[in-house]
Amino acid sequence: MSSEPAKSSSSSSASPQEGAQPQPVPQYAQPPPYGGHYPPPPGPYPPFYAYPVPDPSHHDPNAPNGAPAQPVAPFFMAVPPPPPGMVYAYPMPPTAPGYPYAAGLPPPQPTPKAKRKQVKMACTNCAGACKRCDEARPCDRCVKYGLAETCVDGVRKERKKGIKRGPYKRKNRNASGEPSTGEGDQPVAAPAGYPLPPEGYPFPFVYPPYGYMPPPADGQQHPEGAPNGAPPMPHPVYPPYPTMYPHPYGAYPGAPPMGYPPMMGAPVATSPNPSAKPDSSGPAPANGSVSAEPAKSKKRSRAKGEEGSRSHKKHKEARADDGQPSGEALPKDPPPPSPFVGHPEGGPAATFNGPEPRPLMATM
DNA sequence: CGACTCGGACTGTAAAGCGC
DNA sequence: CGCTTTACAGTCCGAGTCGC
Ligand SMILES: [Zn+2]
Ligand SMILES: [Zn+2]
Repeated sequence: MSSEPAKSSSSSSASPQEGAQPQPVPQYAQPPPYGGHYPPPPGPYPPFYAYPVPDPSHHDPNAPNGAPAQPVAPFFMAVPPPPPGMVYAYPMPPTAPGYPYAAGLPPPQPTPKAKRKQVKMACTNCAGACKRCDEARPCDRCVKYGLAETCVDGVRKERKKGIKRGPYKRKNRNASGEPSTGEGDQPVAAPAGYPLPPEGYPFPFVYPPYGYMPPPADGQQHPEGAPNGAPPMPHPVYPPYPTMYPHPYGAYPGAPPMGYPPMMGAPVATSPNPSAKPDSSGPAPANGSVSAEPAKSKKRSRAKGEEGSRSHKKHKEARADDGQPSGEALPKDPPPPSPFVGHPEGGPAATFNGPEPRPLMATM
């Protein structure tokens, strides 16, 4: 079929582009029983994270390889950076318009980020152009560019054997059970009733104040989670949970309502560059909605008119200088030095050098 | 604005290590 | 021997260029 590739659409905007690392997503400890305190944030965690507002009109960001668009996390939407001196509260008020939880709907899943799907073997044309291919043999792209005749599978090189490695470091000894008494940097469950924040949320946040309970949808006095015989919680006496708090921590907007203890703040480090990074390429108008990208400079030197054409040798190219590996045990990829570090070049992300882990349950 | 380039992030998975 | 950990080999995203 000569239908256009469903991916070429110029609507490649708003790509979640995690840009983050496979690091464990920092999460939060269980909330205290009915009306108690929230524990402080777990150990090393990126200095931001908060809840975004839901976006009902959100569709699958980037459907993996010809996979049929799937309804993934249609809730999240970028949140504008907090005004100077302010930080988002954690979590965002469930009363936010459209917030699924407020509506009594099950909280959205953390959406582990849709993995990019790859074809087993791309055709030579696509491989050479570093473009997406598909299973079909005159692949879609080749058909589109009239290369159907040359659309053939390449030859996969055989993996080399006999490569020695250093000793393995076991990481997943017991797969089950909790973080136990670790350093607290183990991800824990999010407060019950709240969905997990999406990965890579670029803004600072703070913990909710003492006694905060999401307002019951029906105006009852018994918020969810209240023990059976528990006395009615004067829930309504609490003012609406503010979306933001002034920075620095410890300060509440206006006078702290009754029972509000000193803020249990997170050692938030205001993000120097809150701009997430929607996408929006330069010359692409499209529906410009937002977008304001810090323009990442990813300078690339382009060799003009040179080189044969396709088939640009990639990394692996491997040194042609044969040189047999002397069969030595040399571990290859050196692990990153610290936990949360952005990329050296385009990392709008957080630069968390994991300075000091905090005790998980050290309530103020 | 589409076609091209191409650096490098990601993915897939075979092979090396290890515990039992 | 089966499961885990590594890291090779390949895919392809997306920024930067070019040319029409
Ligand atoms: Zn192809
Ligand atoms: Zn092809």
